[in-house]
Amino acid sequence: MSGVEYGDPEIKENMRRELRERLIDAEREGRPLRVYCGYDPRTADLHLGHTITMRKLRQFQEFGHDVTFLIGTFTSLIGDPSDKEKARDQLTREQVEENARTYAEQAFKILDPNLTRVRRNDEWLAPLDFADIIRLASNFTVQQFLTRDNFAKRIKEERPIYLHEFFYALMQAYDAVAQEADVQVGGQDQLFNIVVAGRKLQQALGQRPQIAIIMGESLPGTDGEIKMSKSLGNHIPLLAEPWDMYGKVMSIPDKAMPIYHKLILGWTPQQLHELEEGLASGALHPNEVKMCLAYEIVSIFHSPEDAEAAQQRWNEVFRSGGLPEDIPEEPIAEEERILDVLRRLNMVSSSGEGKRLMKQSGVRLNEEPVTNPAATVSPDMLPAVLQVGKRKFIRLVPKS
RNA sequence: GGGUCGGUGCCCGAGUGGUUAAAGGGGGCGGACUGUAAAUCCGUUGCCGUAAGGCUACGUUGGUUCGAAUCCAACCCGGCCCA
Repeated sequence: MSGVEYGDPEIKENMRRELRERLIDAEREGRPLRVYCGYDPRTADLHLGHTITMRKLRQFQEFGHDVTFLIGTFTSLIGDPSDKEKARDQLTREQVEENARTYAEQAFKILDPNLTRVRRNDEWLAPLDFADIIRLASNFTVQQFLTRDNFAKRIKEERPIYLHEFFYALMQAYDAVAQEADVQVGGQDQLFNIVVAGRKLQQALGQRPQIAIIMGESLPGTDGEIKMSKSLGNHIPLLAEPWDMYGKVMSIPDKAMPIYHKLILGWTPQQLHELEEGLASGALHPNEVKMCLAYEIVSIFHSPEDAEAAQQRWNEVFRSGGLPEDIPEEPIAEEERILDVLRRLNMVSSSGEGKRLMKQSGVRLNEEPVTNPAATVSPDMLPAVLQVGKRKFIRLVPKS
């Protein structure tokens, strides 16, 4: 039960007790517990925040339980309930398929592929007809739904709540029923869906209610403040390239380091205590600590070799102020405006931006700031390194 | 269905006829500094154009006006109240 928090000591105690009982019963029946956690494939990639529940699944896996990585394929086809922007660009079946496929791959950075059941909820949600849905819905009252924080808050703030949002909870509840789940793992935002909706529906349909494992802490994003989420743009994707991932970890504020150590590296309370002490006393250098953190994280999701390379490049680019080693090359055939080169190579998104950067000395050719928008490069000046800001480099070479 | 308030740039939000590409904040980007892309400070932040200038933009479509984000009409969408 480590890392678990319900915001209510009574629920926690009940869940602890039920889990114990369920383990005993399962043991007697000679079967493992059926454990699952659902992931929404609407956003194309999983990020570090998702790994918290995955690590919990992994624990169950290590104890020999039957773990399902559930992909919310059906849900994503319908669109986001709470966000109109997203509801508009609903995913096509192909996109969902593609996301679902890469999802499992990403998840296997944490989960054991041989012990993980990967399922999709369209298996059982798609066949339901309207009558089925009404029958399911009849197990709940509107008041029960309105107790949900998310809804209560929006009522108070006089913001819209769409009717179909209620059905989202219902669909998730049915996931538990369809799988006859013993245990469902989720984040804080899933408390209602798991504890209220899921358990109640299971009971109504004659099943034993699942035990909710609600992960107490969520991982802050790269801003260090708000929960990591793709839509806020503060996420670190599991699919990020080593160098990118390393840099993103380095960009978190110092104060977020302990929680990253705790939730991503799984450090013990004692290790964390030593970390905090060390930082407070000055015995540990924050920059060194963060580089180690970045190194470890890249090692987990890529490899120690990749981590090593990323770290080395980091040192080259930022600590010594020099150039990275593996700069992509671009041949130049004839005299061309630098502005046009930047645009052609997507180093800037518009020529307006390019000019702005030049004005601000953000564009350099061989270390020399280029401030004239009309400046050109010609093959006889090459090779030369074109740099935008601190981290975009391209080596221009004469076209042979 | 009726009443009423509202829909502004990536986000939040000011603006109620003209010097408004649109205050302010957030975010992003650049620079300085540093221990990193942390913190802080400064700058910048629609697109095209070497430039002059042009184009697009304040829910949608029309209209009034020399001139509209601002006024009018219809429509679409949301909140609240009433039915």
